[in-house]
Amino acid sequence: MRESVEKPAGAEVRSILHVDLDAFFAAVEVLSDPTLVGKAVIVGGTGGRGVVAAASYEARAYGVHSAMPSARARRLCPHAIFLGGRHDTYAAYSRRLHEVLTSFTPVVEGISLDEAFLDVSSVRRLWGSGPEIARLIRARVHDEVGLWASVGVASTKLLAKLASEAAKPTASRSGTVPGPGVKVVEPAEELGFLHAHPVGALWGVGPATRARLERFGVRSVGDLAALPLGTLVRALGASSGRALHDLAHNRDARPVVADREAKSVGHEETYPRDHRDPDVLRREVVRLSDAVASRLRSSGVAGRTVTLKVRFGDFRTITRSRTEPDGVDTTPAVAAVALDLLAAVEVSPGVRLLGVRLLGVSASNLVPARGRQISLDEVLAAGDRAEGVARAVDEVRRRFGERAVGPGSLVGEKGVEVRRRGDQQWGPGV
DNA sequence: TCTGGGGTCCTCTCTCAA
DNA sequence: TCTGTTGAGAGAGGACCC
Repeated sequence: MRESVEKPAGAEVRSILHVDLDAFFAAVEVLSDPTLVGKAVIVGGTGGRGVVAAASYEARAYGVHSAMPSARARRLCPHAIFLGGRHDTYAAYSRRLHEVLTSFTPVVEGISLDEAFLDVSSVRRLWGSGPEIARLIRARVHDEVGLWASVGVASTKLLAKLASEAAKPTASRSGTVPGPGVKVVEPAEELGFLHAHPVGALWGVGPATRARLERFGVRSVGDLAALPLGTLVRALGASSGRALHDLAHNRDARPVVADREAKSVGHEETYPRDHRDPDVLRREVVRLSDAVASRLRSSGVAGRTVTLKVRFGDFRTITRSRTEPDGVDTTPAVAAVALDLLAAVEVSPGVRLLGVRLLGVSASNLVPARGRQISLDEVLAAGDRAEGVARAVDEVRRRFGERAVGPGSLVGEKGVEVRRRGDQQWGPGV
């Protein structure tokens, strides 16, 4: 039996590109400050509970990698320059990357700020073959954004992603070894390329699944492909088992989907010290609810389900949620549900005994908001109705800044303590 | 020693109605 | 009236991604 994807006669092989900026956040910082060139730069949470978001290749040579606790990174690479990160700046670079990519094809699926898939199958007559487009994109991203990207070219998303990783530079103590920049996986070499990877390279195989697979002696994707489907389904369940079986046999028909709609909006925050005071917790819940409500309104959606997340001092995490008949998108409405959920959690001894390390509020089950964009004069004339007030808050924040207005319970000496996306993306500061 | 934030998806359990 | 079945939806938690 042939293992690769059987293509109907005459069917054209897709040309999928995966574009990934190298050490994105760190590279932006080096671009902004040339004195950082050639140095170990680590971007992430600078406090005791922070993690690494990105590390330059000079820092990676010391074993530092993203998601590593900042404290550990500091021990491994004490001479590194630690930076807190600037979400707005990275978002601006990301928009410029997106502009370059969409100038080649509208079929661009953004995965994160620094990563995207493109399906260039339909624009090959215009721009050339997949590998030619990849080289054009890499050059134009460098010219117009100022950063280097690695690009993978293959017939599926999985292979394109693995290829872009193979195209990246590698870190070593004696200096960064440049990668090819563009890696093309030709149809004839797909299976060999795929099966040589460790099983953890597959989308959906994290530490837990890898540990389960190791019990069957599975270490590489090739090992996984040799496992019967039934064994895999028994080990991982029907959905994951079938999905991984397909991926290991190079069956990946997932399309590149442009403009995916968000399914939830949330904010969460880890505190430098655990909180036990119920008043502080309630105040934090209002603050997080305000941030969520504001983003819901700016996206023109409302959430029917509000979820409260609580992580205790021992890292045990619980979620409590409630679904409302109608969507909510104002601070009072979101906070009312979140505070109810908090009240149910507060009666448990965990809050007092262990303290609360993290709080989160999110909205899901998103529906179109009923509201419409109206002028400041209209909302001021609308009296104190929650929706009118919410629109007024948005307008005042747009004109005078995020901290100009907010719930009365959040007013402090320096104005209103509001939260914005990316304010504390990688953990609490020092 | 520690273990972020913003998400998506899946599985299991429970409840409720037909 | 009682019991069992089934399916949908909600809620909770876990795994995973960048």
